[in-house]
Amino acid sequence: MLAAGISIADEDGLDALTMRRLGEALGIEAMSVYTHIANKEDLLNGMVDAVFAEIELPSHSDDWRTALRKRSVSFRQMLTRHPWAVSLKDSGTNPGPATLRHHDRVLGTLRNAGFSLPLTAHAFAALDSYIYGFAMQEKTLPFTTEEETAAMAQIMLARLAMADYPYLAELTAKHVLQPGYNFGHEFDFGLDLLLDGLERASAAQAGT
Amino acid sequence: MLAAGISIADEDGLDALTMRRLGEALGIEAMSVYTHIANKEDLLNGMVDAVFAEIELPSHSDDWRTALRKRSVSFRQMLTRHPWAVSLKDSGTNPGPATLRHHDRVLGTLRNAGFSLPLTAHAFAALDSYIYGFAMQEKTLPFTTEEETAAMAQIMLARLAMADYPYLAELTAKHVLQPGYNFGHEFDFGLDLLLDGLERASAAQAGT
DNA sequence: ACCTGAACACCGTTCAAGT
DNA sequence: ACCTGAACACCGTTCAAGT
Repeated sequence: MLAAGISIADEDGLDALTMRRLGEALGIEAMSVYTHIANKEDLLNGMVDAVFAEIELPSHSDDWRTALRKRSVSFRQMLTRHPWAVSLKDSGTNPGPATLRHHDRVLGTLRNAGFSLPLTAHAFAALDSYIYGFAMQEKTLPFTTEEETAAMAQIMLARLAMADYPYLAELTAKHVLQPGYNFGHEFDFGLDLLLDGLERASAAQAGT
Repeated sequence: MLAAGISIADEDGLDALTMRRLGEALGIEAMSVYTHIANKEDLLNGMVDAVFAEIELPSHSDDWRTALRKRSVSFRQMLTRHPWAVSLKDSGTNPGPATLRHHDRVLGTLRNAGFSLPLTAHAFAALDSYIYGFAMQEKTLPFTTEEETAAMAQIMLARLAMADYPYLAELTAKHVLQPGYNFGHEFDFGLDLLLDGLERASAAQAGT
């Protein structure tokens, strides 16, 4: 049921996930779906919680930084596999058990590493904002492979009117169009910036 | 036209913005809207660009950090005023002139401060990911005022089954429920973390 | 050039009816 | 308990028709 919904959303996008299509995928006559779920919102909530369960939980045996780095990378990978989860997060769902468990483990990792409650709240908000925001930007991009990127950048560059947007033109021509460019690589930079900052804040707090 | 659409989305949400409702707001007979716009996607693109124009551009007279801090705060304020803009960003629009101008000025601020092209790309991706992600989290929260926060936290705490999610329960009881808590305040912490990191990265680069 | 009204192909959801 | 089919109140959009 949830798995069928997830498959449709993965393959053809959230718009393709209609109750009629879901019924079809289940070999069921469309409106019978309501025997199993209360309504569509219910279904979407369940799907979000299901993919949250795919995220690697922070390990107890790693130090906090390693543990949170791994789960953050895993979190982003999940959102890349299931881009629709980014859109759903934003339409205010209430969290299911896998989501709560995930959050609890992240908080626990910080608390056990000696983070104060306020600093734990800061760290949690900063990391998850960054991860969601990055996934959203990535999802918006009209390309994924390097070939597509190059093709798209060429088009944008032509349309860009260099005189009006000189810095955008420069970045596109001299950076985005260079071989090996991949927006996804930007993820690590910002993540490490945040982790560096948290490490520093944690050390400052310990010294008080 | 755009203004009418923005008003409706601001007041009653993106779902309330139907072509029929927009026609009504314009004193026009619904389907006549198509005389002015090609289709709904067109309208939404225009609305996003219109609110982008509300963001304070980085000032030429400030140093890069001050300039980008101001525009980042202004960016978030815009997304708080127009939460629907977060949802629309995520459905892959192609940027209008105000958006391009904004991006160009941010890039220019970094380049003129001596940031290399790769570091400029890093900084841009990190800041905008964080701002969008934060706005998305804020938008998802089912409360805004402190009274609503307290009421909601009480309910969640009761439902939370302390034993299953001890750290979530702790954070809710001893931090979120404390007087003066406001999720919006978390924004500055993460923003400064990123700006600190960028300052350090910029200095390291200059020393090479 | 701008507006109108009826229509079309879709949605999510309800409900009486069947097994 | 599970499924069905017809129906309802909505969408965005098209199109022939008016001014």
